[in-house]
Amino acid sequence: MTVTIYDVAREANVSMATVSRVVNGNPNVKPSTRKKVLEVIERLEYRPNAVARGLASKKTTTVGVIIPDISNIFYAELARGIEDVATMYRYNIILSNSDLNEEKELTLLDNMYGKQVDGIVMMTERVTDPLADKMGHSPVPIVLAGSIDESNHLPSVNIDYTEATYEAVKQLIENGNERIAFISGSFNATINKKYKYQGYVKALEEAGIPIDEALIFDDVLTYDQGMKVYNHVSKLAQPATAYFVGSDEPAIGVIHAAQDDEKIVPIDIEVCSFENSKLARMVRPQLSSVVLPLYDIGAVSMRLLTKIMNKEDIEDKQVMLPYRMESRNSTR
Amino acid sequence: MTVTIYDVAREANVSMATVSRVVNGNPNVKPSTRKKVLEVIERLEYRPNAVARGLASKKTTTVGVIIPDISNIFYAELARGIEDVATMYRYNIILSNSDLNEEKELTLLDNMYGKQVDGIVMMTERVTDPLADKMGHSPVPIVLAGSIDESNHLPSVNIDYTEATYEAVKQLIENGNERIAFISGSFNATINKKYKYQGYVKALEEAGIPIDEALIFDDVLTYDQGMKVYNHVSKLAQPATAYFVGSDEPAIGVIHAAQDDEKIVPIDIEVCSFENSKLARMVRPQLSSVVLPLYDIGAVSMRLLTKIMNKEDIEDKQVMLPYRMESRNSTR
DNA sequence: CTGAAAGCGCTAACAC
DNA sequence: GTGTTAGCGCTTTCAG
Repeated sequence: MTVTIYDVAREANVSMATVSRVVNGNPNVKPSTRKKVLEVIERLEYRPNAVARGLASKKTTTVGVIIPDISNIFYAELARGIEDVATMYRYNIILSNSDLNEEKELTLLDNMYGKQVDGIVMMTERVTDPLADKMGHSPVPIVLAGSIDESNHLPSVNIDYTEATYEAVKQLIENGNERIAFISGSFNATINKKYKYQGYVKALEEAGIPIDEALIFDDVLTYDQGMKVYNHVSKLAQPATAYFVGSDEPAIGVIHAAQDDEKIVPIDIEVCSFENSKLARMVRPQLSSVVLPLYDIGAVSMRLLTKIMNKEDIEDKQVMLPYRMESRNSTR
Repeated sequence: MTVTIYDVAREANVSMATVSRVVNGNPNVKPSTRKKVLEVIERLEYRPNAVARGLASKKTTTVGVIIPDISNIFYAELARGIEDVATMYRYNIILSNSDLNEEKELTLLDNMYGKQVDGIVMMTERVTDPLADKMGHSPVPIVLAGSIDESNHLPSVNIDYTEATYEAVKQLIENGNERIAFISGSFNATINKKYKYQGYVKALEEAGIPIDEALIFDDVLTYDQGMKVYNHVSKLAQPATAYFVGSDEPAIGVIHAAQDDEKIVPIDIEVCSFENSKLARMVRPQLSSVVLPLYDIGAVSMRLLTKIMNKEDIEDKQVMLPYRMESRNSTR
């Protein structure tokens, strides 16, 4: 039925080995026989079977990608970065959603191992012990994208979340705010709980502003949740005048809730986000945000993975990408 | 190094065949030997090699997914639908972005064939002849998701784009609008050029409103492009009073441009979109939109594919999903 | 219920 | 430059 390397060999009066050589671009083939083989390949429409190749060579030229949820722009942007450089290096991507569920992450890793991927790029909120253990015993290299492994054993690509947050909050303080709410994603996430939060605390302490637990919220991920938090905070005896929000969607929720509350952003209320997806430009006023370069984090992670799979020497396996602040009109 | 089925067989004092049987849940194994084998598998941490399995069985339990661009929420939503039911049926997904480039689509198909995927779900703007040809000669089943194959040879999952557009435009007409702009994505896309446009024409003709080319725009995909189109149309001698926009992003651009123009939406200007992503609720006023059930289209496509791969009888290979209108505050 | 053996289609020494 | 020959790790008849 399907034409195999053997069929090509027979038709071209050469051995399988020679066909294999021309298919794989091995230079040790006389131009004339290469030509002959190529012709037969064309005529028979021969297409190498990647599975057989994978079994024989122990390389599948596919890498696994485990992310929380592809339908979230946040992660989709990362995925695109990964995919683009994967394509560049001729790798295919097996994509799986973990929904931030540790059980699922563990299963997916096993699944990827079973599929004999050549490497894995993973994004997760927290590298728990079971995860660290399974990844530590991985048969293939793994790179963490935008994720922190506190033991620092795994290669990873991140930005300095603490500094970025510190700078953003400091700016809010310099603008005259003393009541600054910290609206975060899940505190189960290492990045939120230990890094961004620390930056927030550092900025406030430096300015001599006391930390008020009443202004700190975690698990705020959606537009609606952002609105809800604003509506709660605005009714406090001492409401916040500025909001540092962990991502764009809830930040927009905060802005709209503030506007519904007859407040003018950024005059009465300032809002700063931490993401800068294309949503940031699609609100009025446009959203000021720390730029989290998701696409780049994905791309660099994949690039790092190719190097490791290729057994190249890596100077530093914990890559820190630069970040910047995009000041638009939701802050003064 | 890695433990194989052979190692397990030896340790358990059975044959490879028996191990294979227990791994694959074949009932023809005595409970006691099954138990014994399972223990060894556990002890040795045996993990079946999917590549070897794929070569021997000619089934890889992975399906290819070709979509235009995963970083676009529109397609990401679709991808999630596909992935969810793929997972449900134990398939993995190889995900590739085509960027709507025919050349790339052709290459990706070949690539997928080579990887021996068991099936393919594809979304594309237009099934060109070369594409139809290559898909027609596919070694594995293919399902088109949210894409039209005009020859109707390929299984596909869609909604009735023409009727949906017709109804939406008709509503705009009933609201008293006579100057209704048709802001579309690329006219290279069959769905836009032949289906949605036809619905627009039908609604206008039925109402005796002449078609005005000056109100028809294609290739409008982004927020900025939406703004630009509004700014152009609003300066016409007879500007539009209503906009039917092909997707959410440019629809929001139109709304914001209208607001910058001191117009009140939906009093002075009505805007209706065709997508209903979560963006629709994140603008003020919230966006009225035809609901394009991307997630469902993805899920149903994948489900259909599993049936075909499974050689089940399919009543109808051209599935039409229901749609509905979500009336919010950008229309009256 | 279990085992033996023949591949699946290809790569990778190793000879010549 | 080219051919021969083992496998890669598993499934799948076919016997028994």
